[in-house]
Amino acid sequence: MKLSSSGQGQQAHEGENKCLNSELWHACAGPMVCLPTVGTRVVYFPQGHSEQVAATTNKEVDTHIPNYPDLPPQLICQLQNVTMHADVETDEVYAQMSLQPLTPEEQKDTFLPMELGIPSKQPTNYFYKTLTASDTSTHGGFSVPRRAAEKVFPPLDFSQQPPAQELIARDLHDIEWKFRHIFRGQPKRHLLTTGWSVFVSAKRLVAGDSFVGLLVNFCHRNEKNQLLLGIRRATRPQTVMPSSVLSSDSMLIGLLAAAAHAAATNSCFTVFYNPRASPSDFVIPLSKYVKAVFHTRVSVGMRFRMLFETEESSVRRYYSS
Amino acid sequence: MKLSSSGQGQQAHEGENKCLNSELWHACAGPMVCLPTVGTRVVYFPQGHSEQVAATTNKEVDTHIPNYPDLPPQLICQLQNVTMHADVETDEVYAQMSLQPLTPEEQKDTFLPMELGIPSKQPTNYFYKTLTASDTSTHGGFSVPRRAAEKVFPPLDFSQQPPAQELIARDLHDIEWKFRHIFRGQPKRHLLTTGWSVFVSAKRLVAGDSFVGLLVNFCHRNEKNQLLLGIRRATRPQTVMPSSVLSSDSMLIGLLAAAAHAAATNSCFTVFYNPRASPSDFVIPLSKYVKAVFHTRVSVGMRFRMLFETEESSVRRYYSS
DNA sequence: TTGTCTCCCAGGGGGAGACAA
DNA sequence: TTGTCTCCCCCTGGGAGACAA
Repeated sequence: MKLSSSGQGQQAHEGENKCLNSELWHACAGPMVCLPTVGTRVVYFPQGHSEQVAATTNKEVDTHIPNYPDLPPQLICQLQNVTMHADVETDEVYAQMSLQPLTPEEQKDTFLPMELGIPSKQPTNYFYKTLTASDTSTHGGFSVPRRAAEKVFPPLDFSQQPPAQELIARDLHDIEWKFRHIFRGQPKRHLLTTGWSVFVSAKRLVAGDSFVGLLVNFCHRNEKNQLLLGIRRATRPQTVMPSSVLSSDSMLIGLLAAAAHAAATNSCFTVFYNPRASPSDFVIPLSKYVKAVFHTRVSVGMRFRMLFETEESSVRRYYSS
Repeated sequence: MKLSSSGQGQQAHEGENKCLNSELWHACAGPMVCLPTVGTRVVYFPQGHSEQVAATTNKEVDTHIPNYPDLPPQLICQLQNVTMHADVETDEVYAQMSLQPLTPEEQKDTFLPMELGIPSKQPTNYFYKTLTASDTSTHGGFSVPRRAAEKVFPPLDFSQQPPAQELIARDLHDIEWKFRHIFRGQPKRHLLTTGWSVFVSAKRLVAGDSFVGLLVNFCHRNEKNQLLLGIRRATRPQTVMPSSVLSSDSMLIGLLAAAAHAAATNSCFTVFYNPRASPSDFVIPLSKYVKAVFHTRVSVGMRFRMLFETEESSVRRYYSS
């Protein structure tokens, strides 16, 4: 069937191991999102995580959830691994993080220099455009903003009349899409024609969703420039759907129990972070957390003592700011 | 967009409370599936439940899961509620069950007569047909097996030439679909033409999936007969997709922790049963379980004593048979 | 009885510039 | 600069019987 076949080109060797392009992930996640660096220490907030899961399952966090006395309101972990993914159905980006709870002794270690903030690599040559009614209509293609086309697309040969080329772009699942890029009309403008409507219906895009285009350099390969594409869905009022696998209560319990079990046994646990689903982060770099708690710069040595002296106070709601 | 609009008729007042037609649910679930009766006592098998969730999340049950010493391998519960549902995306049927763990005293109560087996109501006037390549091709409609059309569809007026009518059917989400039903061709046969291709693309049906048609009588309403329709998807090798909400480990932990917590606090918990996803049931009528354990009929009074004397033996694997 | 093919033809929609915001 | 409209025409795909499994 047309819609279940994905893309027109060769299928990507899809594997969950395959980590998608970091710049593309950030371009789709939005400029406000940054992920903690692998190897650094982070603070994990079970309640913030609960709120994301509750928001995703359209469920209020209620009182049916048992208390986990072993589970503190924030858990200091080492970030063992971060992988970037995109939902198979919706292309929405999310991150999978492996968190290793730290023993009190490990927590007392001084900061590594790298923990003081290497921001995630933000994309440079990219654009996004919110799709108009004309972009998603059955008549005609996608109107590319002029600056975007000039910055991100390969340059057209203006000696041709009209100037046109075939664009090949790969999406978040590494599937190839082809578009005819033409510069025509009166006045002249950049358009994507052939291939665009297939993309719109395959991705089920509607006016209000956004198209993300990104130019990346793979210097280590022979292929120099590569065009990537992604989407940002409009925040629709009712995107959430019932799970049909596990009750939302069990999910919320599972989240807490998994963290509590990992903390008790000093073993790794895994969380999914969906930057566009939840209003608040729940995995924060420890350095950022410490700064936020004290609102001031203090010497490295004293941070931890003060942190633990104050952790019973109001800092618990940090993630919700 | 065409594919996100569902059906052509009025949207149903969709609510999760709304329980779909029991006969339609069973027609889609298949003849082997029957659900325990509300109010009766059932046996819940955490391990069988784990296997379903693991199968759904494409995850093997491994050793990362902590033991729950409070949680027995089977839990005797009263079935507080059963509601039948269909997945919003795929139309696959599943059941939501509320289970109330029973105290040892409650377990000792004698059987109620109704517990000795009222089977779920199986559909009578229904048919299903596995879709052929022609059924799902872009050229032409759906070839209705003759007996099916005669049994389930309203009779055609054969004085017309050709005999034809408009069929109105409601799907698992109570959304209305319209089809032109015509009897034509040489030799004559029943066909669904106009409306069929919209249905195929909206439900994303492919050859190998099955169409389910059902005629029901609503005697309590004025409308006498109603046509319902459903889908059985072909079991595809790779239907499962990563969750992006909660790690499969956390889900498996959550399932066990929720059951253990419910058993400890004597409170209700909720499970989803997907009859087509898992190879084994994990909520069994207590009467059926007792019969299976003893392979023989014994008097009502002695059942429970013997049950508890033997429960440490091999009955644990009952659900996987 | 029904799955597949081919043929026919109408309508949907892609691709173009016009025009205005 | 770019969103929407309309127009034109091609080609996809609904709908029919033929034919054979």
